[in-house]
Amino acid sequence: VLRRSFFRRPSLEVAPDLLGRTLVRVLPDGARLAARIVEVEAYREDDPASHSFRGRTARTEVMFGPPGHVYVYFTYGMHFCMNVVTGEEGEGSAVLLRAAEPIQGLERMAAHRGVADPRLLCSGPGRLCQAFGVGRPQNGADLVRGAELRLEAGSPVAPDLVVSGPRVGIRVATDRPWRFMVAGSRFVSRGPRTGGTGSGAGAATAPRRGSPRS
DNA sequence: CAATAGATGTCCT
DNA sequence: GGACATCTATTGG
Repeated sequence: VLRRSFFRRPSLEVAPDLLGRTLVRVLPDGARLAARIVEVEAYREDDPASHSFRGRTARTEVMFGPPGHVYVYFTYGMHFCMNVVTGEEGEGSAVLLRAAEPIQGLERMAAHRGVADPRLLCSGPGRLCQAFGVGRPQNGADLVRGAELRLEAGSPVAPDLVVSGPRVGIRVATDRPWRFMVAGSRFVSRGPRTGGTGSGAGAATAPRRGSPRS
């Protein structure tokens, strides 16, 4: 299990180091779920795209707390997203877990999600939370000493195999390439949506992907 | 495969 | 009242 010191670093340093690690969930009935993290995003207090940017509020309280805890928030009226709190206590930084490759408990994840395709179980922040049964009750859970959520060492991904790019779904600070993913993984989320206000100028900075299937 | 609209609750101006 | 660190179904190629 990763120690407290692992999380007590800047989010930009922790984020790529989380790739290849194993997220473990122990359900109320004792069942064990596990998945290999393949996509994350870093957020910082001096970052307009971060929930902590506008200061401490009831919602973001956990984000300013001690590192190694989980910050869960509710968004778009129906989805939860899960973050790992990083940095020193009092600092509003965290890493959003965006996608993972299922390893154990796939049937249980499928039941939570309502779909069977392994590639659709955890490929997105909302999907990951739904598959893992993570919601409001898990906000603030301790990944280091807690029983319901843990982060095991797994196998870190070599820097050569880490791809970075703009974060997904934000409208500010899009110039900061703080999204990190495992190159070529088929379990990453769909990525930035085209259209909207943009007019399609994202191709130049789009991250490289694995060989296309055709 | 790519693009679009719709659903839905909470936070903050 | 607007925006939101999203997902699904549906449409058209």
